[in-house]
Amino acid sequence: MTQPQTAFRSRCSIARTLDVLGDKWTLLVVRDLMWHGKHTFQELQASEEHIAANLLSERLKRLMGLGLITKEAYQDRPVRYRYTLTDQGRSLEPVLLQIMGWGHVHLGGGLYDPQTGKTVAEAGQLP
Amino acid sequence: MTQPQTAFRSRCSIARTLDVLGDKWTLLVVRDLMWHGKHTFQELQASEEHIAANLLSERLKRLMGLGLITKEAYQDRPVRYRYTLTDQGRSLEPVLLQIMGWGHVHLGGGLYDPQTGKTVAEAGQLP
DNA sequence: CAGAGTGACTTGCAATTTGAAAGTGAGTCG
DNA sequence: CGACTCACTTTCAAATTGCAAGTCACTCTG
Repeated sequence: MTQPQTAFRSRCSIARTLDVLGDKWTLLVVRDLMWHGKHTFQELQASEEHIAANLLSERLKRLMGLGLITKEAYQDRPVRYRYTLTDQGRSLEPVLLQIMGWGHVHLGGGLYDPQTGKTVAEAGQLP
Repeated sequence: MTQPQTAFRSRCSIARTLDVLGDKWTLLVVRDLMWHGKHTFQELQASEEHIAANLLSERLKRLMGLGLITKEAYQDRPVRYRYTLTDQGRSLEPVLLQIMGWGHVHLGGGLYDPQTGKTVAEAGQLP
């Protein structure tokens, strides 16, 4: 426990961020927590992209380990859990926005507006 | 050539970007091409993080397929190749900067300044 | 109170991807 | 010729992913 559980590949901030968030699912979980009001395991699993339960479970654990989200029981009997972004987790918003902007322009994906909560545009095809 | 070879998981721009760039290596290749003057296979492979040759080869192919980089022979006899970012590839700079900024603040990685070409800071340890 | 249902996971296992190392081929140099 | 360089490709074991099914605690319905 003395050393950080994460041994980074290098001192490059980009490499470190990719070590930790660089896969196809993690940032989608963050997206759902950040913008789409999904907070339970079930809600997160039911997202459009359909993450498998084992992967969601593992990703949530990792995000907790990083201090980006917290888990709390919001009711007993039966116990139900809610996952929430910490301030650290919320600090990923500009990263998400930048990635979304790029994907919108270059891959024709939708553009979500956090202000209105609406997807503003779903552009056409490739560049 | 009419349809992209990529079938995206969803229409979400973030999901699409992750479909295409969401792994531990692709953006590091882009980083090296963008900022660190690495343009040959060898130079890219020799980076601090030591990407395996097969993965580098595959990533370069994918980036070419996406139109983010080009490959040209810059000499014959012996033929040697140079990889270069296209305008589309260069448009990833703000994404990279945002990721770097986050990794600097939250994971203690270095902060590279494209203006001066220097790494401005290499902060301490974890959050 | 038995049986069905729900939420939150975990387990098992096949398929895919990664990582390390060795191999290939064109060409140069001594 | 033999050694060396660059740019890959091949091989193969290990790790990760994806899908389905199973578990556990608890509630709700007849």
